[in-house]
Amino acid sequence: MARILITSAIPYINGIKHLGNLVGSQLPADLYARYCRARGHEVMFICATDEHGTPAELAAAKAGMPVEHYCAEMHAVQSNLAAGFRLSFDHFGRSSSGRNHRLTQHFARALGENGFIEEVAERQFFSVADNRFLPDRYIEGTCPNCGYERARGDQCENCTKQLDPTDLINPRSAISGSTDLEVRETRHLYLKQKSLKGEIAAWIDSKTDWPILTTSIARKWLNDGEGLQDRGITRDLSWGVPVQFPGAPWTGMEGKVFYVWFDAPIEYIAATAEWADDSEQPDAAWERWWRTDKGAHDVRYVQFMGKDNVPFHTLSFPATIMGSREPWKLVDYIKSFNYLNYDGGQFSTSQGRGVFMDQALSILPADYWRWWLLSHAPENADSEFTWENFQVSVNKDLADVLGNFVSRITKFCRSKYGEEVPAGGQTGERAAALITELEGRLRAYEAHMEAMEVRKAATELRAIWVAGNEYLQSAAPWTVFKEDPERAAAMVRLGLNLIRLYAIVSEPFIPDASAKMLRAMRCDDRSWPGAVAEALSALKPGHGFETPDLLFAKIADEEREDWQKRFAGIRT
RNA sequence: GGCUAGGUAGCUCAGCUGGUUAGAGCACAUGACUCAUAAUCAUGGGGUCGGCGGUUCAAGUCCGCCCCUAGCCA
Repeated sequence: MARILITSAIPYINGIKHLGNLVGSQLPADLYARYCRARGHEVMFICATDEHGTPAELAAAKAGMPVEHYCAEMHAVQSNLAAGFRLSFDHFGRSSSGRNHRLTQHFARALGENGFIEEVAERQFFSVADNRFLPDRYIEGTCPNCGYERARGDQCENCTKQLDPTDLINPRSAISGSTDLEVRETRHLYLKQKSLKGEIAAWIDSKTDWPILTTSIARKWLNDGEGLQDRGITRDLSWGVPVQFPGAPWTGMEGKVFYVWFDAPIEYIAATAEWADDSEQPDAAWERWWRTDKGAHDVRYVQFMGKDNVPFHTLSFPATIMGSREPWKLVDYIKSFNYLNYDGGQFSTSQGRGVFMDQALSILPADYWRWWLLSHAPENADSEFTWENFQVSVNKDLADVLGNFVSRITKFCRSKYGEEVPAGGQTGERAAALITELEGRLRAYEAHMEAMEVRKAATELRAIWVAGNEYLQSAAPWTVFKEDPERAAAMVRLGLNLIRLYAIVSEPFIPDASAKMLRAMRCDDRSWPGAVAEALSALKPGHGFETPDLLFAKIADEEREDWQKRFAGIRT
C-alpha cells in the first residue's frame, strides 16, 4: 500500500467548464484516484476553484453582485457539477480561503527572506473613472501599426503585433470605456525565477519518465530566447490575497494583492489544509501529505493538467517551493493532456461553443460522458468530439457489449433457474481459456492504469467485457441446457460472477453503472481481483440477485441530431 | 518566421531502442446463434504507413529536404 497525492489543475471560477476542460485534468485525475483507492492505496485527491483576478471581478460586476458572493455562488455551481460527474475529490477547495491567504503570504515571506523577491517600479495605466489600475488587456485603443480601433493593450488582434499599452492611440478602459486614463508609477514584487533556473533545470532533467509533452514545454520556457524570466507576482487589485504579513507589513505594498498565478497552485496545499479543517483534524493530518519532514517522504505526488498549464507546474510553482527552502513536497509525476476539439473546431468558453458540463448532464448520465471522454482522452495529440462518434461508441461499448452482457446472462438465469446463482455442474475448457485470457488482460489493464495510459486502459477494459460475450457465445448455455442443465448452470454461475468482476474493475471509468451492477448482484465485496479463477467464484450457489433494469440506454439517431443542432450554436 | 507535436485502412487511433506477409475498434460484406438492449460471436475485403532523396543486408520506425494540420512564441 502506497500513499498517493493527486491534484487536478484548478478551474477558474468564472463560468461553467466545457468537456474539453473536464477531460484535460479533473476527469483523468478522478480515474486515477478511483483506481488507486480500489487497489488499496491511501489517496488524497484535491481540486479547487481558482477565484482571484480581474476576470472574476468583472464577471461579478456584470452579474451585479459583490465578488465574494459571486465566487461563493459559482463555487457551489462547480462543486455540484463535479459531484454530478462523480469526481471523487477528497476536498474541492477555494483559492480565496483563509488557509490559502495565510499560506500564500507565508511563501512570499519565505521567498523574500531568501532573496528571491525583488521590488520593481513599473508604469501602468490607471483609470480614474474605474478607480483602478488596468491590466494590459483591459486597455483598448487604436493600433499604431495597422489602425485597427479595437486593439488590446497587450496585442492587436487585427495585425497580431505585440503592443505596450502606452503605444495605443486614444487609449480607453475596456471596462467602462472611459478615456480618463493616467500613467502612474506603481511598485510590484517579482519572483526571481532566473536565480532558480539552474536548480529547476536540474530537477526537470532528473524526470526522465515524464511525458515528452510535459518536459518539452518546460525546456522550451527554460531555454528559449532569453530563458526563464523573473515574473511579477503582485497586482493593483482589491480581490485577492493581500501583500501583507501578520506582524510584519510589507511597506509600499499596501492595497496590492498577489497575482493569481502565484496563489493558485499554493491552493493545492491550502485545500488539503481546508480538508483537515473541515473534518476537524489537526495540522499534522494535512502536513503528512505535503511536508517531507512531517511524514510526506513516502508520498507519491501526481498532477493532472492540460498542456496550457504545464509552465506553471513545471517552473513557477516549483520555483515557489524550491525558493522557500522549506521541505515541501514537489511533484513526482505530471500527466498532461492536449486539447479536445469540438466538431471541426475548438471548444470555446468565451464563444460558448461546444458542450458544457451542465448541458452534458442535462441530456445523459455521467457514465456515458466519462466513458467516451476517457476512452478518447487527448493524450498523444489533440482529439475530436463528434456526435456521431459519441453515439456509436456509447451504443456499441456500453449498451451492446457491457449492458447487453449483464442483461443476457441475468435474464437467462432468471428464466431457467430463478434469481439466484445456480448450483451444480462443472465448467469446461472454454471457461479455463476465458480465465487465462482475463488473467492476461487484467494484468495489462492494471499496468496501463498505473502508467496513466488512459486510452489503452479503456481499450483493455473493453476487451475484458468482450471476453464475456465470447465465452457465452461459444459455451452456449441455452443449447447445453436442453440436455445437461447442470453443466449449463456452471456456465451461468460463471457469467453471473463476471458481472461482479466487471463492476469492480470498471468502477474507475463508470462508477454509477458499477454500483448498479453490484447492487443487482447483492454484493458489497469490492475487493480487487487477484487470481481470476478465485474472483469468479465469489458468488456462491444459492446467492440471490436481481435482474437489473437497462444498464445503458442507446442514443437514438433523432436524439443525436437534436443535440447536434442544439449545441451547434452559441451559448448565451 | 521560429519552436513543439502530428500526418498509418472510409472514420477514430496502436505500432518500444529499425527486422518475418503493417495492427485494433467502428463502418462494410458474408456466415453462425437465438439467452439478450434487432443484441452477440466468427470470417473476410480494404492501406505504395504525407512526398522526394539518403544510410543500411533490412525503414512506417534513423538522416536531409519539401508539403499539409494543430498549438505555442516572436
